Amino acid sequence: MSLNGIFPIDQWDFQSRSILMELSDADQARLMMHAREEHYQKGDVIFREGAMATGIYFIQSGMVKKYKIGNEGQEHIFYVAGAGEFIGYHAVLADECYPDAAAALEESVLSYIPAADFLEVITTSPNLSKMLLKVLSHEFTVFTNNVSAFAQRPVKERIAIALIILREKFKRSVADGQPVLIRVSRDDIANMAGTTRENVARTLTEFRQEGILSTHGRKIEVTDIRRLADISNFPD
Amino acid sequence: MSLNGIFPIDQWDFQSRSILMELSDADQARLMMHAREEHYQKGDVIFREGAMATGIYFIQSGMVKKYKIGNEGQEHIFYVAGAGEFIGYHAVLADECYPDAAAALEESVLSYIPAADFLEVITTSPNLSKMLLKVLSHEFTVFTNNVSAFAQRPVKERIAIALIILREKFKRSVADGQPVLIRVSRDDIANMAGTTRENVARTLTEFRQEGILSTHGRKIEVTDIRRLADISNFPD
DNA sequence: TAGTAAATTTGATTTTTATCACATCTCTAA
DNA sequence: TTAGAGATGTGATAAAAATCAAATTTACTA
Repeated sequence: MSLNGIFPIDQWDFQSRSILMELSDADQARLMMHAREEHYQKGDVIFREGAMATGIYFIQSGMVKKYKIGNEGQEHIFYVAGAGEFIGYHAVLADECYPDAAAALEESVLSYIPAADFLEVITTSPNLSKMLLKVLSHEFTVFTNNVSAFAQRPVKERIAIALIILREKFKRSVADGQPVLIRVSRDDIANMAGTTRENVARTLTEFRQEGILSTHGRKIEVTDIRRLADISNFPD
Repeated sequence: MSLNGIFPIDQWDFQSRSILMELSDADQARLMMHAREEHYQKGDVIFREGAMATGIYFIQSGMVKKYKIGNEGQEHIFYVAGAGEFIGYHAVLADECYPDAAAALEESVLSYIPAADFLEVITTSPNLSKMLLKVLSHEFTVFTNNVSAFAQRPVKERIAIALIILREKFKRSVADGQPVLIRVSRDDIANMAGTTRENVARTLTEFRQEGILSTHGRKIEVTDIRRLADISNFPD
C-alpha cells in the first residue's frame, strides 16, 4: 500500500538521495575520489554535536538517526536517514560545527568524503550546486512541518507520524510485497515523537487493539496504514 | 546589554541579511532590476501556504512573521524576519509551492523580485550560489534548535526564548541605548511559543513580578535579559 | 535451553498545560 | 474625552502528558 493520496511523505523526507543520482559520472568519481568506507554497529556514534566538520558521509547501507541531546540528556531524533542519503553536509557548507549528532540505528556502511573534495565538486559543478540548493530548500519544508507538528499536535498524532516515517524508511530494505517490520526501540520512537517510552507503549497497545498494527516481539508491522494516516491528521 | 555569552542568538537567526551585502554591485543591480516595491499594513498577508511561488521578497523595512496554519486553524509562527532579510526563496529554489505563509507584523515595505531574475543571478553568480548554500545550511541549525525546543522544553522556557528573539528583532529598529519595546500581541507570542495566550499572560505576570521585564500598556520591555537567558536554559 | 539483563508494558499518581468563564485594561475612533 | 470593541489578565477546572513503581516479556548468552 502506497502513501499516495493519504499522507504527504515527501514533506517529511529530505530527499538528499536524489543528489548523487543526478550527478555526472565524472563528478561522482571526483566526489568519491578519496572516499573511505566506514562500518558502524547499531548504536555507534558517527559524529557528535559541536564537533568540527571535516567531511560529509554517504550512507551505502543501513539507517542513521540524526539527533540532538537536550539539557537534561534527553535525546531528540529529528530525522532518520537511509541508504543513498548524505549526512553532515550542512555543517561543511555553513562552515560551522555539526549542529547535531548522528548514530547508526542498525549495522551501517558509510562512505566518508573529505570536505575538500565535496567543496571542490561544488565549485566546479554548477549542477551539484543547483541540486544542493534544491535539496536544502526542500528541507525547509520538512522542518516547518516538523516544528509545527511538535508545537501543536498531540502525542498520539506525533507517534502516528513517527510510525509512518519509520515504516517508509524500513520499506526500502524489504522486497516488494513482503511485510515491513519496523525494528526500532520504543525509546527511539519516543525520542522521535518527543514523548516518553511509556506513552509510546500505551499508544502502540491502543493501535494494536484497533487493528492498526501488530507486534512480533519488539518488531512493529503496520497493518492499516490508511487508518494510521487518518490519525496523523494530515489533510493530504 | 548584548547577548554575547549568555544566549546563542545566531542559532535562532537565519542570517539571510548577509546575502545582499556580500553581493557585488552589478549582481545587486541585476537582482533588483525588475523589483517592485510593495507596502503592507500590520496583519496583511504577503503570501499564503500552498500558493505558487513566482518570486522572492526583500524586506526594506518593517517586520514579517512566517507561519503555518494547523488543522484546527491555530497559527504557528516559526520565524520573524526583519529589515534586510529575504523571504520566499525556499519555494523558488525547490520549485515548490510556498510551504508556509508570511504576513506583516507591523507596517512594512518589501521589494518583490521575480523568480526569473533571482534564478538568473544564481546561475551567473557563483558567489550568490555559495552564499545561499551557506545561509540555507545555517537555517538547518536554526531549525534543529527550534524542533528540539518544541519537542522537549516546557512552555516557560519557550516563552523566554520567544521574548529573547523578539527583543533582538525589535532592537534593530531602536537607537542604541534606547529601551527596546516589544510590540507584539500576546496571541503572536503564544503562536511563537506554541502555547495559549492565557499561558503567555500568566508567564508575563510571573516575569514582571520577578523583575525580568516591565510592561507599558501592551508593550514589553525586558529589563533583565540575563535572567531571561537563564530561564531559557541554554548552555551558551 | 535455561538464566538473565534489558526492554517493554501496565497501572497509579503527579505535574503540566489547555480550556472555560469572566473581569479588567488599552487603544482607537467618533 | 469617552464609549466600546478588542486585547489582556486571572481564577477555577479539565485534559493531556510525564513520572513513578512494578510486572511481564523478549532476546541474548552461557
